[in-house]
Amino acid sequence: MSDSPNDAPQPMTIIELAKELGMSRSTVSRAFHEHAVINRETREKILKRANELGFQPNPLARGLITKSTRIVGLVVSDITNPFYPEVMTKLTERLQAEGFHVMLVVANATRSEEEAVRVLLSYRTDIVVMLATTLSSAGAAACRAAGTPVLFFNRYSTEGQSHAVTCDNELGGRVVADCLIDLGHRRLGFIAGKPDASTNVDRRNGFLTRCRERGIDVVAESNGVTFSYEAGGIGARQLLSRPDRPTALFCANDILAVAAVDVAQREFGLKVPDDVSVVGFDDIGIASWPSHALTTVRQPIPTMIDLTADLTLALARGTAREPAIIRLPGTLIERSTTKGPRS
Amino acid sequence: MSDSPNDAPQPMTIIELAKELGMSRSTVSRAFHEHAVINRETREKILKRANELGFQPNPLARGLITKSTRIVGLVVSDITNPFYPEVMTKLTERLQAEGFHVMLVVANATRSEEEAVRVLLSYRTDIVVMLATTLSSAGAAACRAAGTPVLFFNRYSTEGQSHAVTCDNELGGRVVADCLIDLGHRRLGFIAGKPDASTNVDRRNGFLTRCRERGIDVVAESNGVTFSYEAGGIGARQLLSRPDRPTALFCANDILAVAAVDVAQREFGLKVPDDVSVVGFDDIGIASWPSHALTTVRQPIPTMIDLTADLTLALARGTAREPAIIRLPGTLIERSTTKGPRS
DNA sequence: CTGAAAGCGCTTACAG
DNA sequence: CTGAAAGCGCTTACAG
Repeated sequence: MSDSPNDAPQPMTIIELAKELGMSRSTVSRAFHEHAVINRETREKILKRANELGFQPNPLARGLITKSTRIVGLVVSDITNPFYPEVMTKLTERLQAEGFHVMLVVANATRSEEEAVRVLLSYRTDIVVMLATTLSSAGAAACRAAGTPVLFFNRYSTEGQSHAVTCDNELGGRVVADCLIDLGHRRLGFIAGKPDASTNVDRRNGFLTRCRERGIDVVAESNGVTFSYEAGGIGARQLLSRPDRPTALFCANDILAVAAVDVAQREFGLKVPDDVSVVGFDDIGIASWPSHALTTVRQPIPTMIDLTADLTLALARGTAREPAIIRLPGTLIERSTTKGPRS
Repeated sequence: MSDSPNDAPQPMTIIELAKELGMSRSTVSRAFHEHAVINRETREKILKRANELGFQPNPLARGLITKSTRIVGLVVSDITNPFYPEVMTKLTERLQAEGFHVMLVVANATRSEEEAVRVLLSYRTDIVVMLATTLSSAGAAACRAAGTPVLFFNRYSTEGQSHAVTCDNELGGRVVADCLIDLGHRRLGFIAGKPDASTNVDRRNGFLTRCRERGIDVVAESNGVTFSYEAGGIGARQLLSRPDRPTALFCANDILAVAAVDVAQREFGLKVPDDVSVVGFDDIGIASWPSHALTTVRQPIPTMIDLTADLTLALARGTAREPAIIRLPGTLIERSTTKGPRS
């Protein structure tokens, strides 16, 4: 048997530290609070000794009484997209630096987003931030009922009652439409990702709307399933085997786009971009690799993360303003998978 | 101002629920504990009402008294490797299913692994599991001092006092050496990743040792920095520009290998595998994409995750056996980047 | 500026 | 099988 929770040495408590210092535990406690009234020297003495003895206030006990756990709940679901890990870690780093910590919970088929939120709520997290899950808002509703603020990343709530920071996906879709049409393309295709993901929905909407506005309505669509490489291949096969084959494909994200390029070249013997142009979305690291050189829309990830961290902190501290959806524009990055059509 | 922590509706407490039911809070409390002695019907009645009212025992209060928070600390650092996200989410899912939850903390330049562990310790997590960080063991030492069990994933402690589950990286390196030598290669190269990562160290050792055993000592090495695509390119340039250019490259992971292939083809005009063979390690999703078709060593990720979850649970519950390092063999997957040398 | 005391929401011997 | 009471490690009015 290795160490069990029972035979573990008990960490020092504030009582012991107080005894050590010959002070009351009230005084010692105050030393750990920025705004508490306490003599300068007393505080210093306490902090010094605490440090020597390795004492750290127990955040559980503190949270019990202050009703603030300084923990932020992070719910995550589909993370096939390589930029979520980056978001998770960067966001966590920022929050850590401010003395907050994150409890991670993943929603999936067996544990719904709502259940995921429920455990977070039971832990009394100060706030929950949701990373791009589906559009369902049961989780958000549960938070609202509990009075816990919610923040959406890369998605927004349908009710618009919550804060959100996201790339302007609709605008991104429009920009891609303009790019392709300006290049001379007239038969366009859209390869869908997860159908109910707001990223998918908005990118598609922007794209289709703009096409219509410019008088192009020959737009073929694939049935979306997920954002995976396999799904991209399936979508590409659907569109490329049509008699009126599109000359340009807009894919709901980069992974799908890479798969589409592979299928076009290997299965249909098409040259990219000569026979068919392909555009992705996100600008993940892979997109810039010479072997892919994908034209795509870059999300302003660093800015998005910063804003998310700022908002999270404000919300957790109760100093946030009215709920708002912050939409940041993406940037079209033209690489080697786009070009005018043959003819 | 939106909801602040202060104006939030207070969640129901056990006292209120007890009052509701006309019972003592002791009895109500017992209903929530598997092994507590309590009348069957009483328990059912309590659980039913609790469910109706949405009552959930406050885990903070519970943790304060039981000394068991049911939270597992997860420390993560370099996550450029695409399989870490998978590990994080899958592991979290398993733990969730068993009623445990994970607190995520990231170690980096500004927050050392030891500091990261310290915050976990302050939250009294039942266990901390470390995802492939560097070899430093300051964090593990801090845990041991606090009596908190530690589990390493894809790395092991130099002192061998902790549990660990990892791919047999050394064996993997040997297997690659055998494969390449059997193919007829005699001038080999190793492209290093993060120098002090145990994955890097072990893969290299296995590779070099096996080469030496088989009488091949013409092995060139690049200076490693990280496991990134850029680093792979730099390493490849180092090795491929040597006068005695290696005919086969073993890269410490798949990302490096993809970069090496790109550099070989684009910058040196070499054909892969005709002019130079390239082998990676991990078998990340990208490796199997037709556009890369990388020969690599597949880590048994699902098994590794399952074992890690089992061990984590056992450790958290204090039912684990003696510390042991579990090393799982990988599988060589031969795809299109390996072949015998020209000559 | 400091201390004694009450209390946060639970669990668990101890009686009954 | 159930209840009254003590206590987990803190914070924070309230006095002094």
